[in-house]
Amino acid sequence: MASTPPAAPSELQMIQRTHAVLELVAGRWSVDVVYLLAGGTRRYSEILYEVGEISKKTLTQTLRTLEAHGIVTRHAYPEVPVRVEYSLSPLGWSLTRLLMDIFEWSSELDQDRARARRPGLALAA
Amino acid sequence: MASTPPAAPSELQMIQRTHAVLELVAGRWSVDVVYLLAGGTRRYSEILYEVGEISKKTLTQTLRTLEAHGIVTRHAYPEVPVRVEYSLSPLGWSLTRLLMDIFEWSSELDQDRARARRPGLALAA
DNA sequence: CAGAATCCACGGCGATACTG
DNA sequence: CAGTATCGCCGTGGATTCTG
Repeated sequence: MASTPPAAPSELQMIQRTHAVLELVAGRWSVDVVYLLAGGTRRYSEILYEVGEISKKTLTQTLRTLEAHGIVTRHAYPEVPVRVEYSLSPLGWSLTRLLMDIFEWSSELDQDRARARRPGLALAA
Repeated sequence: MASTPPAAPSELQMIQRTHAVLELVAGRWSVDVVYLLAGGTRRYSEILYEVGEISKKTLTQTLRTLEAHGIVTRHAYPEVPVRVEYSLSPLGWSLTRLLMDIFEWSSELDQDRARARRPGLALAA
């Protein structure tokens, strides 16, 4: 029914959408936060501490970005000292799988690096 | 034979290596260059023109980084006006597949965005 | 406790001019 | 042609201070 078949996206599209994902994930701390939340729901202060070096400002901003893109879910409890919990959304979990792919590919990067260090073994029969 | 079994890499390792890949690819122009070279070998000036907005300085730097990591191969021909060609290495081609994975995942991101725009249809039976 | 607001340092990238 | 060198802008992120 539709006109143009979805086959073969233009390179421009691929570049743009690839960038969209990378920008989402390339923030210095996005990956750390997602991996941490993959271990379960955390409070703001817990993330702040467990991630390590991150500043409050950047953590807040990172969380807001991830939330805006539907990666994490924010839940605020109106208690006396406020409590805010963050957890991965379904989309966040699917992102987790992508991160695994990226992690797995890193081994190819390492292999290549190792190969580069001893040129003699490159084509060993 | 080896001592520690490779199972279950530490989260720290995963974060570090994931970052290593992302830093490689997160440069504003890395993806564009790799996608372009996936279309075949190009000369420096061709890349400069075809990629679009990039400056010479940044292009050179991007190419050097990719070359240093074994993603692209540089070949200089000592002719009168110098000619330098860049192409994807085997590792570069394997990176291409990873970029495809990322691109494909972007559709999930879009679906989620669409879902977010009309909350009513979320759980439609 | 969970931010928001402000100030500042740093690095990435573009623009331009110059060179082998 | 394929860079290098220099300058300057701008965005990202840290440190600190303040608040509901």
